[in-house]
Amino acid sequence: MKIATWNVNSIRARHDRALAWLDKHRPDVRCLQELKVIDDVFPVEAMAEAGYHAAVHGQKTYNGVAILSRSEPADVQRGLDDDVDDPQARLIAAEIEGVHVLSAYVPNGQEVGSDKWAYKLAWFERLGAYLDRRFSPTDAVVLCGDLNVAPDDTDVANPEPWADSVLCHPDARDALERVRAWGLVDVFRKHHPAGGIYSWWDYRRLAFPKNDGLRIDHILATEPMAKRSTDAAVDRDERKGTKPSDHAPVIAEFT
DNA sequence: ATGGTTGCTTAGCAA
Repeated sequence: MKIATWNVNSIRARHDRALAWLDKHRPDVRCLQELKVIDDVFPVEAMAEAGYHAAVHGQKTYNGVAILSRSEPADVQRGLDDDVDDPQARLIAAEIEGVHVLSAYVPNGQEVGSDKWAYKLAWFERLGAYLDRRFSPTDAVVLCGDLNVAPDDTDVANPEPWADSVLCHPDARDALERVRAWGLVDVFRKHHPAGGIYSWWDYRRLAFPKNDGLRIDHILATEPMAKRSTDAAVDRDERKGTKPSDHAPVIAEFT
């Protein structure tokens, strides 16, 4: 079972790339983030023609997440389903072939100390509570998405200038670690323990040609699924060429 | 050198 995740940075701007990637890689499941469209605008028919079901939790202009799958998804759930009044579409979950797959777009946080930063840290807490409420670490669960945190400095090409950024701040790393410690394995890390492989490069400052990247897109899995994982990769080529997303897809293989 | 890019929506925000 091949599971991929990609922050598309607008499904309208990435429509053709998204379809070309599906045809080339044929994953069983593909999680998407930052759709930037309402449900009605998501290209459900084009995905169906490519052979994929689409479970969509859209939002106008910002955010929006989806799960594409070759087999029909069951038990689709949108949002964190807690008592917080939150209009931002950042989580969708579905069961696919017995595996609970989550597509998450964790808040960026904008600037350490800002309101958006507090929302980011709180969102991680709410995600942890959601996992604990809905699942057990012995279930087959795969959490995919743009988690907007580089877990440690091996995931950052140039750690020094990023040290106190929203992507690397110790409080952000602690927040991700608390979610992971519930019972998740960093599947990409399992196969690439040395680090030095990134999933996001800023559009500015020639970050991609200089490989000034960070690994902030992740595939985390509970132990039963982590045991089934055989390989993981970043498709760096997808960041090349005209009109790429600023994120590259991450892919994991499971038996 | 206090910069630079992209996308959505149309000048300002978010990333």
